[in-house]
Amino acid sequence: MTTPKLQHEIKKKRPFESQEEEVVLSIVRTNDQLQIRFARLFREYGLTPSQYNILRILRGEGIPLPILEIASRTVAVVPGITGLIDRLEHAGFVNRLRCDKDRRVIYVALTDQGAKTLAALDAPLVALHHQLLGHLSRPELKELIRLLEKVRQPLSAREE
Amino acid sequence: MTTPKLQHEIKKKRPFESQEEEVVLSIVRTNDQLQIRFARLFREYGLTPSQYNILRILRGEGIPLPILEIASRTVAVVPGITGLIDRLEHAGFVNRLRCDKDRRVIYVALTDQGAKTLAALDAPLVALHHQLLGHLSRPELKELIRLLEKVRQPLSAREE
DNA sequence: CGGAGTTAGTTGACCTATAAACTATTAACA
DNA sequence: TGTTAATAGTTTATAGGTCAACTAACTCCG
Repeated sequence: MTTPKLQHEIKKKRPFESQEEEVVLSIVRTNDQLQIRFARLFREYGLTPSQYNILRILRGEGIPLPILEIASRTVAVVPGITGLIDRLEHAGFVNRLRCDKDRRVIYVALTDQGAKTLAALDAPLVALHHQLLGHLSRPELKELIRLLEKVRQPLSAREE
Repeated sequence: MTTPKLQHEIKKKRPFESQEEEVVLSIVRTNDQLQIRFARLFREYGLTPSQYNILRILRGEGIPLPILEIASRTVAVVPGITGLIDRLEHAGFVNRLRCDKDRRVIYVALTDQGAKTLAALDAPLVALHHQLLGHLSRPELKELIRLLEKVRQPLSAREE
């Protein structure tokens, strides 16, 4: 049995405790490396991954959303959203609108500039996805999606 | 006031641009959900995931390591390590030792307290790994490892 | 020797994430 | 009606990650 490649990648001396451990580290490491590439692209457009994520949610819905509604669709925790929206607003990508019916609620709306920036990112993003994953076959992509879904299955029940 | 018209034009609630995009989101999501569980466990022992990671590297090697050597084995970037080591040192998990041969180099050594904390975490960690991934079969775990490795393959090469 | 470049590590500025405590508004109900 | 509970969102403190710029120490080479 040859030593696993990940073990070599991270210069790990001892073998993995279990295959479960190796899977977790594989996921973490793969995620980190992918994130680096996307963060780089987003930065060219003045956005961070978290900020892009929020803009995407707003575009996907098509209408302004309350802050807590946005929070519920991300992994981000509520207090983090405040600052995130602050910076997006300051940069001109979104507006805050107070709700008249319930004055506690604050809607967040995509601005034209926000929409334009998102649109400008569409093509480069598709290209980057292809660049990063184009070397996997369709069945491999499908199987990867299925396996990751299976990993998440018991998690999403209790967490999200 | 932004025009809601543009928002409607842009609104597209399509599922995914491509299978590549779905894979990326799957990885990100799975990683997030796993991280939450591990972070929770580490916190009970006064550690964050990044801090635990560094302690593990030190234990794995068995001898003190220079800061840059530690950095090279993590995704963390060099300046981030400084603060990480600061906090680990302040909490008594590691020591800094200046090298006599080359006075630029600073070795980081695991303390007894650090080693004990790591040891205390071993069993709970194995249990958590099993809890989180025990529902996948051995062949599934193996295939997941293989596919994630294939995803990373072109990345690690170009990432300096 | 001595200046140029290299390497090890730190600092500072900014962004994100977490938990806990807080303000303001609305709902519940006795 | 008035007190209390719940909800929406912000603030604060601490940790982490990123980049750019910096200091200190070492190496190369003329």
